[in-house]
Order: sequence, then C-alpha cells, then structure tokens
Amino acid sequence: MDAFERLTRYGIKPSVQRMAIMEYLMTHRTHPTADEVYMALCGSMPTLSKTTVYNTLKLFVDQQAAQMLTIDEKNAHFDGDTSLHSHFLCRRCGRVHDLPYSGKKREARELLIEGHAVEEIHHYYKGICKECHEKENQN
Amino acid sequence: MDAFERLTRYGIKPSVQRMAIMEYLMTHRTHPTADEVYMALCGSMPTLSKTTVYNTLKLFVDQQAAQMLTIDEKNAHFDGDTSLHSHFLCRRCGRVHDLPYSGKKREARELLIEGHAVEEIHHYYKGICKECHEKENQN
DNA sequence: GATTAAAAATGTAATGATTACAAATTTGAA
DNA sequence: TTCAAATTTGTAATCATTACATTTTTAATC
Repeated sequence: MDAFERLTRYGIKPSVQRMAIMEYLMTHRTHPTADEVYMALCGSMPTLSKTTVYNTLKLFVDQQAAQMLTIDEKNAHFDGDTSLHSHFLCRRCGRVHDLPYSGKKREARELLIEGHAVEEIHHYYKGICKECHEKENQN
Repeated sequence: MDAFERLTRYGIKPSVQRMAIMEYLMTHRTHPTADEVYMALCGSMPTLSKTTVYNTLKLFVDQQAAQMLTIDEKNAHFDGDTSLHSHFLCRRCGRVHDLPYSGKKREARELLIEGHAVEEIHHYYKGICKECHEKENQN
C-alpha cells in the first residue's frame, strides 16, 4: 500500500505535503519527531512549513492513520504503524525501538478496564538499547 | 512510613520543602503536575519557589523515590508510588487513574527484552474514565 | 555564640516545542 | 473563468521546563 492509498483509506484528502509526510512515516520506521520529519523533507520541499508538518501529523493522529508516542518527555514522536506493539526508548542514543506487544491479548480486545473505557494502549520501556550496550562493552 | 523516613530511606537529605512535597505526593494519589504541587503548597509556604518544586521532583525521580509519568503530552505528572502499576489518562477530565499492572509478571523481572536493557516500565491507557462515562450517561 | 563553607532555595531570564492566527496559495466545483 | 472552501505558510504567542546567578539555610568547627 502506498501513501496515497493509505491517506484515502483513512479519509484524508491527499495533498503533496500530506503524501510526502505519510510517505516518510511509511518508509522510515524511526518514530521521528515533527522536527525530524520537517528536517528530512524541507530539502526536497523548500516551501514546506513546520506548521504544516505539525498540522498534518495531528490530522493523521486524529484520523488514526498514525499514532503519537509520549514516551519521551522532551518531544512527541510519531509512528505510522498503528498496529498494537510496544516501544523502547534508549536514554543513551534517544532512539525509539519497536517491541512486540507483550500484554495480555485479552486486554487488547477489552473496551473496559476497571470500568474505564480504553481507547488507546501505550506500553513504553526505557533503558539502554542493545546497540548502545554492545558499543560500550566492546572496549 | 512518613515523609521524613521515606526521604532518608532513598538517600535524600530532608528539608522543609522536600518534606512538604513528599508529604503531598504521599497523601494525594492524584499524580499531580509540578504546577499542581506548587499551587497546593504555596498557600501554606508563601516563599516556596516553583523552581524548587521542579528541582525537588527531579531529585525524587533521580533517587527513585518517585516516578515521572509521560502519559500526558501537555505536562509531566508525578507519582510517589513507585511500585509496578499502570495508569489511565482520561481525555475528558484529564485525571490520571491507577490501574493494576496487567503485563506478564515474567517481564517485570526481566532485565533484557529483545536485547535491550530495561530499566523502566510504563503501561499507559487512554480513553474516558468510569466517572466521566457515568456522568454523561445519567441524563 | 561566632565563623564559615557547602547545600539548598529562590527569582528571573532563557529555552524550545507546540499552537494560534491571519494572510497567501491551491483546489475543485460550477 | 470564477469563486468559495480547503490547505499551506510565516510569524507571533504560549507555556512548561530549565539555566543561572543570588540569597538563604544548614551544620560543622572554633
């Protein structure tokens, strides 16, 4: 599925900017921040505005074509993969890695947990990632 | 256990301000923001500075006497309960509720998940809380 | 009690991510 | 082509958090 198809599937009217941003999210599974998306695209789209990036990412989240990760208190990260999975934030390199969802499968189907209507599940883990750990111990 | 004992147990030298902030966290399980802690205490401690609240909460987190929740993209929330449990953010009233930890018990004891060294686990759920849900449906 | 150095608290100013808003541009239907 | 709606853009504001310099407190020593 390409960016165009994904946008229309989520009820988002395609535009050059929206296509470029969705394309970036789909091809870069790095959970970028709004600023990282802007920096990556402004070279090939000189007129792109940072406001547009913020607005567009917000639109994607509202339409559930992407999710916003609040794993990092510094700034929001965005993930074009809306399937149920977990995330790991490395406090050394700052990258966000994917992890398989390890919660109870039952839970993911539940609408109510302790009486609360659950609409989003975020499982975050923080520490030192594999790559950073190996880099330190190879000396 | 009182605030004084809790501070010393975590290697934090007690002071009037630190005691007051820890006391507040221990008696108010509302997961307050730094600003909420400040607003609650500045009445009885007129000289209290907001910077002190920020510094002190950061100290608590560093010493693992409290945890910072990044469940809310607007601002950080703080929890004096460092035991393993989950959190629910209501997008209606904005409150953060406690939930029992529902992840695999195995996972909580693991140091490594997919090769990454896990130091913190945060399980966040978002939606409409029980109280807000009941309030809407009683009309 | 006086002295003093370290620790802690304070107030103000900066930072920086995000949002508000108004103007400019683009789109698509008529 | 015309025109209104949607989208994009740039700038200015907002606001949580942090940096930093100053003041105050603490606690040890004389």
